[in-house]
Amino acid sequence: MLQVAYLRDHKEEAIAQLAKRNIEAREMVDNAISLDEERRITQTELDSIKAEANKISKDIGGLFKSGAIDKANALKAKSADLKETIKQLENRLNTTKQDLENLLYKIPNIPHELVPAGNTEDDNEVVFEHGDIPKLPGDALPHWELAKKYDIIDFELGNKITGSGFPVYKGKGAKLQRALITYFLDKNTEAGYTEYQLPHLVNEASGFGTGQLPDKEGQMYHVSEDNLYLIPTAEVPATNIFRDTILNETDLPLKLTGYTPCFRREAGSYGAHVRGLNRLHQFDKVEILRIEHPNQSYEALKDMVEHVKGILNELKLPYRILRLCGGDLGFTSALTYDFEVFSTAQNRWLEISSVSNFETFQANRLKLRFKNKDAKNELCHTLNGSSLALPRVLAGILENYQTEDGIAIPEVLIPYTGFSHIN
RNA sequence: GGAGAAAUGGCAGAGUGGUCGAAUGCACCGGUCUUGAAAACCGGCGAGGGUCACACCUCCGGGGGUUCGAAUCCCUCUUUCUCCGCCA
Repeated sequence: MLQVAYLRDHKEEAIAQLAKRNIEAREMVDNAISLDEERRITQTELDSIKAEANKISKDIGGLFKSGAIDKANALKAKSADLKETIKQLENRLNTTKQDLENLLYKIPNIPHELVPAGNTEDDNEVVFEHGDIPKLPGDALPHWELAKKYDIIDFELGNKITGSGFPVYKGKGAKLQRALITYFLDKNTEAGYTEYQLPHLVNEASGFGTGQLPDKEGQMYHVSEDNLYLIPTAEVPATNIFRDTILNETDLPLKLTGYTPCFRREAGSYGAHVRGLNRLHQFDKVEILRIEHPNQSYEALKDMVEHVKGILNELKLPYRILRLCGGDLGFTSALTYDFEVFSTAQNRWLEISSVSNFETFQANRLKLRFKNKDAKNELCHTLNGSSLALPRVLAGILENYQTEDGIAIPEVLIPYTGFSHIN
């Protein structure tokens, strides 16, 4: 959620930057500013009437004590009038506040100046490429066929137990999965991220805190009996650790990592592009998250990108990094870098990580602040990224490491798997 | 799941209808003293809104109510603790 004060002070700039998302924001911004003004006027009026009412109540107390009952009763009548006015003003104030908030929920984050204009993923900017695309034998198979051939992932069994999009990993497949999780977590903790194990269900307030609610409600599985939501990403529980928090400046930066399964309804997405591991309802992901001082956050973003690069270099997977264009940029993000690994057998790029700086957008809604040098509370910047999403990394490994007689295991993973081939 | 108790500032802990945003202690920050530190003493020390700055308003787990006036009374929800039951 953007800050109204910012919109007021940087109106034209905000509108111009939002245009990169192909949004004509002028009307919304104008409305927000005028609703805020109305809010302040009403608030001031209400405050002064309340001040008067408070004073009267105190006077009544004094009059009762000194025995001036008649005078006290006369004041009571006056107080009743004020109460009526207070009620009306409060209603008006609440409506205005609600309108303002609803409007602010609809305005996405202001893109960073580096964000290229553009409509679709085709307009994303490739900023880095690494690794040669391996020459595979002519009969190279996509990962879902390899998974079947070597009996390491059973999609049909998942259908039986739950439904489509809930694969069953078994044998060396399960072990490889566990090895990847441990390897990622180890890399992250080595880089100074503190490991967390987080709840996989969150309450409504947490959903609002990170912006999944109210708009993207349909993305999450909802347990209505207890009004809880299955997490679509560890970002939700991890970021909500800091809801309603005031940190000391010296606490910054905070670096967290955690592994969780992720649950996404993905309603309406079916077809060739979602085969195999490409898109699932349940998948595993290791997340990194940072809480940063505002003037450090872009340095931190760079650092996170380098960190993810380091992991992919070690895994020796061909990948590229994209700077997302305005049209593809997530609602809450100011600047996002996507990592894609090349799926050789499918001949397409698969997104395996997304690293974003949200600046104060999340922090504002979360009320996550730090006390600055002037002892004033200031909003923190939040950043997060995947390091990494498991299924597509797994798909990348299976496809790119396939040989005539099986699948090789990337060298860095062998200490974790305990085997060097799947065959 | 059943019965009972509780929820107050960073922590501990007073406060049961009026001048209480809230005693006191600890922690923390600044100062005096000291070669330095500790101790002692003095001062400061929650958040949000609002203002150029004050004033002022709101907040004692959340929501609602009674009252001229609520941390204090009533209703409700949530959470925690104790006991019982169940259980990995």
